[in-house]
Amino acid sequence: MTMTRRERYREETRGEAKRIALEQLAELGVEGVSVNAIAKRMGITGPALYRYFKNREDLLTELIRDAWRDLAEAVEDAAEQSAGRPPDERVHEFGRAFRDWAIGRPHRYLLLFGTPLPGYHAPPDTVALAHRTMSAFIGVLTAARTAGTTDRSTLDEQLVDWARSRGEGEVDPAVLLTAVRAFTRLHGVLSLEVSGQFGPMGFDPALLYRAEVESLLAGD
Amino acid sequence: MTMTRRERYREETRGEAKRIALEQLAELGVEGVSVNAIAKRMGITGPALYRYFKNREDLLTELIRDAWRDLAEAVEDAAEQSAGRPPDERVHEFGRAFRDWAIGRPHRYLLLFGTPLPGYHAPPDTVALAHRTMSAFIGVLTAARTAGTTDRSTLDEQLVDWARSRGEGEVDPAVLLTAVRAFTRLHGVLSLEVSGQFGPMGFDPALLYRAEVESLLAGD
DNA sequence: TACGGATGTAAGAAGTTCTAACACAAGTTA
DNA sequence: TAACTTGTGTTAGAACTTCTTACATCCGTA
Repeated sequence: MTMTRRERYREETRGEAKRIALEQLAELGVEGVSVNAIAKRMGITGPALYRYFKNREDLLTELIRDAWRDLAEAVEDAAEQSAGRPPDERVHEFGRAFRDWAIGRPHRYLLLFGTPLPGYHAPPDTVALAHRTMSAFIGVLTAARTAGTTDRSTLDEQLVDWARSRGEGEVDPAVLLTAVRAFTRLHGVLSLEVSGQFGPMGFDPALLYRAEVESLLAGD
Repeated sequence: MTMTRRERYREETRGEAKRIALEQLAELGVEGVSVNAIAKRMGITGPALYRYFKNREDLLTELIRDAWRDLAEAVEDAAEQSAGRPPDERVHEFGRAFRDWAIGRPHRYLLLFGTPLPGYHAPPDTVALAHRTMSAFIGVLTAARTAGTTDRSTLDEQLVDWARSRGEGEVDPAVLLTAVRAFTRLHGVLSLEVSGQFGPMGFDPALLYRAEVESLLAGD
């Protein structure tokens, strides 16, 4: 793990560029992330940055990778720290961690769950990174009360296949369905909130979010 | 409403520009919509298009306006055509119309519900246009079975205020909550599906969508 | 028919990403 | 220590972008 002098400097430079990119992302959105502008703020010329990132998309991919990792750590923390507590509380804790992360860094949340970048194709490792969050969710939900789902059929099979392929082991399809379903519900609220769609409606999205968490604990 | 020859020609030109913009949107995403490229494909020079649209953002706003209007018409159609049928069926029909619209034009759906444009602020009339869809939803849900919601408190008040301010009249807060809640759930599925987030999971999002529609008919 | 506004042009400023060619410094090896 | 390699920066420039300005021309309407 020992890095040479040069490697350390290189990582330092990449880090600085990414930090500035995140600021631009927050201020101007994804379109506003400019290689040239980042370089200028670092005190170097534009083309110099191409020594550190293959191109603009490569830099953005790095941002996405970091975001997935960051989110995974946040929810995994919540899952670990609530270990042993009642299942329902754990689900609440997970929901809270997820929401806090999203609301605290809306632009990064949108980078993951918003409109996909034009010709962007996620590298395999980011898919794996993304799965960590879902995996933590499944873990928390396993012990929670599982609602009696009416139709255990095609969807169930597909979900079990998916979980197996991701090394999740043999999980009850009902848990998987609940996980995916719950996740889309939480995302539904967060996505609209972070995009400002609730703005003109003038109510507190946190209450809606809470209602959703409670409804899925009540068993759908 | 009679238009002079010139006005007709003007509308024709604007329409052509918007059609090409939509193609670019579908192929290259929002970033790929280029005033210059549109002009080139129309056989005129770039600056000429500035006679028809104040700037690029103005053109995009027009696209958003059209999309809201189009979506509203789609769901209003579904609501009208199912008038008189059992409430549950009507909710299903609404859900189907909403989904069909989204899946049929993913890029336009993302234009409305995806990542908001950088410095973009929605003009008031688009907000009103957006509300038409929600209004149709509320209408369909009014007759459907209303789930017993546990907490009728702050959220209820806020929702009632909102409905009143939008000229929705006096609506049962429970219906409003169900409407907003249901909408966010449907959006949760559609948003992830249209963004391709379900891709690597290899299951049919339509089944998940259906499950969500059914769950909210079952009363949460 | 003659006028005036609507529609187009070319030129250019200020950006963008990204490549190519070159200079220099810093680390590695003979 | 000297020589070589590699990493890091530079400037120049191509090919784009949005958008403004100034000028020409067409065409509908009065």
